[in-house]
Amino acid sequence: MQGNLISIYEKLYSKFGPQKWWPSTLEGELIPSYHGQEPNNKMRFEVAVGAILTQNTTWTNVIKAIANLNRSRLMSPENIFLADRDSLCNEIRSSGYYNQKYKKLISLSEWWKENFTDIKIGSRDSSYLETIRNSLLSINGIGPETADSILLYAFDMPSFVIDTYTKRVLARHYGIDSNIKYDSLHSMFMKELPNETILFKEYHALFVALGKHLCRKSVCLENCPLK
DNA sequence: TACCAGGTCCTCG
DNA sequence: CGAGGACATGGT
Repeated sequence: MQGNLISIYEKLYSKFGPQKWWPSTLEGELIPSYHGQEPNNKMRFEVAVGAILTQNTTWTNVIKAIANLNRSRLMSPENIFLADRDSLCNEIRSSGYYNQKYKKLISLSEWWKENFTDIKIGSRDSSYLETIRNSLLSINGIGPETADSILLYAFDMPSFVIDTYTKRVLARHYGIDSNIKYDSLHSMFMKELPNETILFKEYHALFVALGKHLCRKSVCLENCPLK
């Protein structure tokens, strides 16, 4: 892949343009109440919640749950931790796997209450990043993709997010092993890309746009920019 | 109807 | 370790 990753990014960016993902977006549309705001701690928590709720589920199912949590005043680690189980499950029902995700949100909330105030938002120190990454990975329900999503989009730290789209696209067009381990692919991106948080945010979002619209699971459409 | 979606954990060989 | 299954809703 030597040197290819930047050229892939450029092709995707030319095709799709800036994706403007988290915080505060819905398929590129800014959530009105957040428009123009600098991210605050509440929004950062919401991003982390979204990262968990979107596991193996569509984002449209997730935003309903996020809206429910906001409306019910549950979008905080304190309130999630104290919430009645049935109520919380009901609010996140639309995101699927709600029994599992309930537990994950409780685990996240405990971690957040304990650790968030000490997090160095925007840090580019790689050994510090690795420490926080490992800490996130120790939370039950947070695997590598969710951990990297939280680091990148909630904490503004440069940790590249790999997902099934990333694997599929690189396997289909660049011959990488489709069974490659997450951390192996993650390391490749970390090694080959300049350490830029904005770049990582846009690049991952562009892979999602490509995988969702053109380079689909069953078929790769003719206008796929990597063909 | 059947398949798919911005994964992760558990179990078993 | 690696494969296989469970977890659940909503859209096409």
